[in-house]
Amino acid sequence: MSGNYNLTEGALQNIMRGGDPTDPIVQVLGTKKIQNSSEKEKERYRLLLSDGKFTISFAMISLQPGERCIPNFSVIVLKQYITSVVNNASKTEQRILLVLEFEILHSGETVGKKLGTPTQLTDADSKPSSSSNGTLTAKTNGNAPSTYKPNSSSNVSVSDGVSIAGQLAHPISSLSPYHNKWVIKVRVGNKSAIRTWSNSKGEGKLFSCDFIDESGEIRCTAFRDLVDKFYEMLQIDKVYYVSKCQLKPANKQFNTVKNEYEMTMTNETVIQECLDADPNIPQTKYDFTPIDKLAHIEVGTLIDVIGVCKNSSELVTFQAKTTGRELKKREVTLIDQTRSAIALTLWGNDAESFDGTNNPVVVIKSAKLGEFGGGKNLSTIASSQMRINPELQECYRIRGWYDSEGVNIDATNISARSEMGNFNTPWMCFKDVQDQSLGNAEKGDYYQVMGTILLMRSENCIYKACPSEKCNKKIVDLETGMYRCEKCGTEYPSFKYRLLASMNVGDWSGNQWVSMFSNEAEKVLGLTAQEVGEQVDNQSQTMASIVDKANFKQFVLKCRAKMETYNDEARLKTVVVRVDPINYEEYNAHLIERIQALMSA
DNA sequence: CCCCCCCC
Repeated sequence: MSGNYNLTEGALQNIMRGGDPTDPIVQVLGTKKIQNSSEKEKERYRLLLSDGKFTISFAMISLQPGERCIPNFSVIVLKQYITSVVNNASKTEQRILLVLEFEILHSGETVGKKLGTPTQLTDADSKPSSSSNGTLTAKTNGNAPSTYKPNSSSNVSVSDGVSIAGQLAHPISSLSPYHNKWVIKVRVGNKSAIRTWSNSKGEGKLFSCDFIDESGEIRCTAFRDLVDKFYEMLQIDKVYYVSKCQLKPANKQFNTVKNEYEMTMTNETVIQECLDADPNIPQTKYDFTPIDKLAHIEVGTLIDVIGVCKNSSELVTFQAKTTGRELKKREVTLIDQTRSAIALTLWGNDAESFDGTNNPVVVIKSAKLGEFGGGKNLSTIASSQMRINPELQECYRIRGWYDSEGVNIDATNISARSEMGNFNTPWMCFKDVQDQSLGNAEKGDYYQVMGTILLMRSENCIYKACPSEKCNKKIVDLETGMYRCEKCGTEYPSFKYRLLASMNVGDWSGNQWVSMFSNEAEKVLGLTAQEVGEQVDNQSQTMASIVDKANFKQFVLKCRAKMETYNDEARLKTVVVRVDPINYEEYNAHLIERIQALMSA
């Protein structure tokens, strides 16, 4: 008897007839691994299950690689399952039970034997009884049932133009290249833009989309004329019946959708919208990474991110250096509850259509993590999916946080550049620089030094520059009230002042001539370039008296040193890329380290 | 059958 273990007698027959009992308790009598052709994420097992009255062998379960299958005689409860009709080798239809979630109630060891005397469920036993021929259910357990009204014919063909809507759907997880008679009922979670290609094998266009159902997800790609046929029809978030696509092993290099297969539309492919959209079919699943964590994740990783648009740039158009293609981008700064911000670069359509007014919540599925100048950034790629203010729990939460708090905070920007990854700039003294013959690296050598300004030159320290934002080129005063920039080839009615300072900096070991541009020179002088220019112009100060105040000030200087040949003479050119006040704690730590190194030498 | 994803 199965008595003590409370097997749900008759449950398997009920399920195979399309019924939907809650938490049925069954016993595992045997397991067999299903051989598969490709390396894959999940391992599939065929199960022999008993409910104490009947046994079925058409049950399947997917497990993580290496996960041990359920031991024989275990008593388990089926928390989530789905049934599906598949074609077997003899081309007849067979209903199978897919176990999606279970719990072991009693270990196989404890039970130790087959419970009761179950008999094999026959085909006749599993056919729906005449009283239940109206509606079949195929669903996960526990939620409101999703019902499907089967077609009048129980053996529906999908190849002859007959409607495929309303059929009992197969789960995505049951699809494989080995049978092609299936219909899936899926939501479109993502749809790419139409892309064209041209290479030695030919040219064409394509788009791809990701289908989702309760059992999993799969990518589907359409080429050439099938793009025209299906691109407009398939819309993100809508539900469709899909059949007759070709399956092949997924190319994991480019496809991050969690399925060992991907599929391609063919001329036989039939897609029909499902109008009584089923809320149980899931939406795109997100696995959001908080922004502060992105600082420590490997570059190149695909990331799901949610953030409030703190600000966004204008649309920028430029030519790609390598391909010559015209590119469009827009920079967006995202901020989240970790009080961190990151730059997100949108490309193409995403960039064009983006509107940052009113600080929308931005959700990106599969953004690519990048790095620039020591800071991290995110970038959309072809398979990224952006949503603005989506109806998600996380979206409401971050909206509330931003409106009440985030709007006012000064976030840590993990995209902040430090010219060269600030963190690892080695401390040196000028004698080290000399001894180590620095400056031969392609991009120059970087170091930081605690230095004293010994002499700042007043000659040619300030100049009138092109007023356009990016251009700092010296401008020609046409003496007509207009100024001409040779670089931009434009005449402007105004100019801006810029500093280009040359100074001799010393430390305990030596000295070095260095140059610095406006941003750094302003910190040294304690005046903006504009203020310097005006004071000299209105003669309230001379340039000499302004630079004199800089002498003998001390700073931490981050320097880039590079050997350059000048009139056949090699000399070390040093640019101060960053000026900071002295952080004594950090500088002392460096000195202590240096002393200890000397003592142990 | 694509699979480049760009720039500072």
